[in-house]
Amino acid sequence: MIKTMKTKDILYQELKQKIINSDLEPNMPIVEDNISKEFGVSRTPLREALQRLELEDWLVKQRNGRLKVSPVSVNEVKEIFQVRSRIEGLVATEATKKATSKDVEELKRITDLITHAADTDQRSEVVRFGSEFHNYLYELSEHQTAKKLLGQLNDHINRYRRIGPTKSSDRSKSAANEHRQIFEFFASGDHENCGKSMETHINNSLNAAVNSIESYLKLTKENEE
Amino acid sequence: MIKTMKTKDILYQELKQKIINSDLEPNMPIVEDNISKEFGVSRTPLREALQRLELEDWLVKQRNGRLKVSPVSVNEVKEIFQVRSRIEGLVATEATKKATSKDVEELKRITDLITHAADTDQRSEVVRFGSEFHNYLYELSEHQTAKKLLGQLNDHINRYRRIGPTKSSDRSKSAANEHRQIFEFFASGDHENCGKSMETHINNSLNAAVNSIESYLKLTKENEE
DNA sequence: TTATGTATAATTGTATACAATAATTCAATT
DNA sequence: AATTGAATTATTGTATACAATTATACATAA
Repeated sequence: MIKTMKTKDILYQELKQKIINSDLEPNMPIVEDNISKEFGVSRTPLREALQRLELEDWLVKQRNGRLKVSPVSVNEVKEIFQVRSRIEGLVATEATKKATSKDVEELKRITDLITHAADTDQRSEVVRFGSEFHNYLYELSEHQTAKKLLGQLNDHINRYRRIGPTKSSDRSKSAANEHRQIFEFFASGDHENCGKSMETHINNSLNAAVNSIESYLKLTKENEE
Repeated sequence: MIKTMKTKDILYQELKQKIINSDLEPNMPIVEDNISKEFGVSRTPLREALQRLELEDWLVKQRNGRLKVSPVSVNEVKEIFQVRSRIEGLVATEATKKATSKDVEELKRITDLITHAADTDQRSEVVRFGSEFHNYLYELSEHQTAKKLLGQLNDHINRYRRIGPTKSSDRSKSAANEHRQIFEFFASGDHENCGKSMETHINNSLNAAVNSIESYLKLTKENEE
């Protein structure tokens, strides 16, 4: 069963991905005519895609009414992480309340995968299974409001992760430990501390993103002068 | 300096207000042609307003592509309060960190107004100054991401407050005490407990909204059969 | 009666045309 | 050269026209 996607949804996805990948760089001007010709569509569905991107803070409208790709800033990434931290805490708490023994089993499996990947220095695998860990809690929590929010916040965080040429410090080992810690509280049904440790975990992961954005801002500033 | 509002923004505001006021009731179908004629505008800006309302969960698109006003549910209002609780906690914490003696003075003034209103049974004034209390912390926190989110969550909560014929139990006295408690932590610079007590305060206020929605759902169900 | 198919109408999705606004160019003036 | 202002161009905002999809009404067959 295939749900045919409307033009505006395709445009939304494509453009968002381009922004996340820095194919469309911060502050780059967005002109409707150009993009509509580029994609071979009319301005009507494009404008709807652009409006959504604007509402979700991927684009900003300037005083003259023209759109540009949102700038990046240390302050913004900090804010995003702060909010994400709280919502992830909520989700972890609620997920713990709903957990069955089957869920504990499954999350243990994922936790072990993270640990193993960290032990064997497979950093991309740590990231991959880390996402799986978080997503499992999202689903288990059945918290639609939080899920929607986290989806958007994580997309923005991914942009910050990819922006600029960064060899971030390796947080694999500590991240693995933190996931283990979260899991322990989860398994014991201690929803309060599960949420707490999740909050801490997210706050700890902020630094990598901040370093990334700071080196990027430094570079662009150099190029400006 | 007046910023001329575009048609879509006016439509967005008007329609959202109608939904909040239950002038447009839950599950009511939305037909573009009807509304565009009603407002005397073309479908183009209307569709952009409707899309925004959809993205912000005021409208939902059904499988057949038609829009309707979002239904209300106990589960949803609980979710909204849970998320709001966490974000308000974050904001209260951050605001405390930035507070000057001037801010403490001002928030004390508002707190006293709440207390006095509660003591003299002026319930609507308790609500009014209560909002002022929260808004003061929003501004002080300077947390754009959180402010935007709270704006949307509070709008939805206001819809739940107004829906259905409810004589909610009077929480004025306890709410006043809770604000006093939050203020005390704020004034002493204890940002951790300020956030904590704010979270608790929001969670306590959930019941009123739940009662409101439950009586509404009961009524509509009766009318259906 | 119930189900099925088909024509019609209603509604949404997309493209295009036109209007309003903002930016740019460039001549005229100082 | 620097400044102003009108004419032109570029861009966004709105309205309308057309295409695609979905719902409805109704006739027909089982």
